[in-house]
Amino acid sequence: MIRIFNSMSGTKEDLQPLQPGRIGMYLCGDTVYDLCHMGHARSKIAFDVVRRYLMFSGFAVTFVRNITDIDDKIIKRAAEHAEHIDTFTERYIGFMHRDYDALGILRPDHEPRATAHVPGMIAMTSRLIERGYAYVSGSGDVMFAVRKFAAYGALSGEQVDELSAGERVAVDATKRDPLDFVLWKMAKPGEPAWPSPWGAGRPGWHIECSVMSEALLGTRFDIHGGGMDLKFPHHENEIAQSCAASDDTFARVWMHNGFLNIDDTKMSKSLGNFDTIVAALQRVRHPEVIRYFVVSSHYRGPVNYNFEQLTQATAALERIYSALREVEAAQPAPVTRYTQAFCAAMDDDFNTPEAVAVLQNMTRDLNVAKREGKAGVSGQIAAELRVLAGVLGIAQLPAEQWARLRTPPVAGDGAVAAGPAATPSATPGGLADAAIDEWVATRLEARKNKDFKEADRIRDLLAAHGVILEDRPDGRTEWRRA
RNA sequence: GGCUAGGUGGCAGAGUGGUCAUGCAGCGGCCUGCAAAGCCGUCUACGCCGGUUCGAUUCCGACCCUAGCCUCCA
Repeated sequence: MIRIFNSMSGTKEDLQPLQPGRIGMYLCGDTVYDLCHMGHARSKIAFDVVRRYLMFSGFAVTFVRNITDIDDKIIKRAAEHAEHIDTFTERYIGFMHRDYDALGILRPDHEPRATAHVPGMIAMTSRLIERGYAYVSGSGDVMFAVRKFAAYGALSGEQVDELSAGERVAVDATKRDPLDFVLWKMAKPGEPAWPSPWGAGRPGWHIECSVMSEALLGTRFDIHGGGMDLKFPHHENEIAQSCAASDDTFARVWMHNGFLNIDDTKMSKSLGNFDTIVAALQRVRHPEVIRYFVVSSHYRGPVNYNFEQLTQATAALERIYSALREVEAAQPAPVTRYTQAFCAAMDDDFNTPEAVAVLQNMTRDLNVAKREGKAGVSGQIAAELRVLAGVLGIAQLPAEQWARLRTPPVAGDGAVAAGPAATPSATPGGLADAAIDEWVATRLEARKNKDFKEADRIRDLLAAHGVILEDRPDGRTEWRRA
């Protein structure tokens, strides 16, 4: 039984699918006005793992992740680029797909775009007005009347009165209440707009998710996810809109991932301490390193991102790949204690750090089996290790391929926060694989002749080029890049 | 001010009322021509103060500190 921490109740609950064997899941996607950064990556990877594990557990998962392709920032950026808003968003959606694909994040089953659901947003807004939950303000915008929705604040634990008391922003005089939020926004001249009963305008941000989730998953579904920062007010507002419009229960379980900080500070463009996914990818020898780093901590907690973390993740993943080398793959046993332990960890609110520990224990047992020459056992462990690691999206490369990948050099002080990514190796090719193979063959000859001085010279020479040799008991020599 | 997460060994990071997390780094040993990898062992961990208990890092209370949200935000 899978237990999930439900932000709504504040406790772990057994996952009870609305329909047997099926899970409907909605994740708040990105507003496409800039490159995705590591914070986005953390959230997307976290829920990608949730999705993969649900599938691994036998559920048919319908995974929906929206794209917000109309928004103030988008309008502003497109104007700055002197680009039509459609081609602008299309471009950034392309970047987003490129980056998420690189990280091995499975594409959603549905990826609705806000601009394709405007009629639905108008319909829901109309319904909310009819039902007395919304009104047209003095400025012509349509507002949701928060105080009409009695359950407001249930998710975040915020009290409506306390919120009002703490209001720090200049209150829009046209709102009846400071907490009211916009459902439909009147267009200014030159802005993209859709016709509506209230005049030409565009939807507010919160209504988008209410409408798109309903369109694809219905008025109630199993899991709704997103970053901690969306809990309030975005998700609170979604609940208010959807429940007020449908009288249904909306999302059953609310999941929120913790933040990714850089050097213990929130990423922020103004501080310049953010890292885009493309930049991060240039710092690691393979995208799996980033995934390993992400799953090494629990999705709900904060995680601190820096170069040291990536280095540790690389070394830890290296250990697994090292064990996976030179093993004859076999069929894994149906269910072993490894899978049981892995699932026990994952069943407990997707405890990936503990699941990773299981993988590392398997690695140790695999090494022991190899050392003892038990080919059958090692092949079986390796196969099972591959399957379980696949749920986390790591250790899926051929081990030899991993061994030959290059790790980019550390840039400057190794800080990950500042500026552009490390330039890919200054010596672009370094030593080519074929050249290394030749040196290794030459050295092997020297070793055969007991010319250890020459053998060591070659080994040192290769080491200087970041190539590490490993002499095997059977006389062969394997090499890998550091 | 309100709300929400946290404070674990050199680093990262799980977890538990009383035998081991796990990885990285260090140290010792085995293995190796020497290495590397690996295996074995090792390194006074649980913010502070009280309380409950035979026993608390784990439960309860107070306190200190950190981060996030309350305005767009994964």
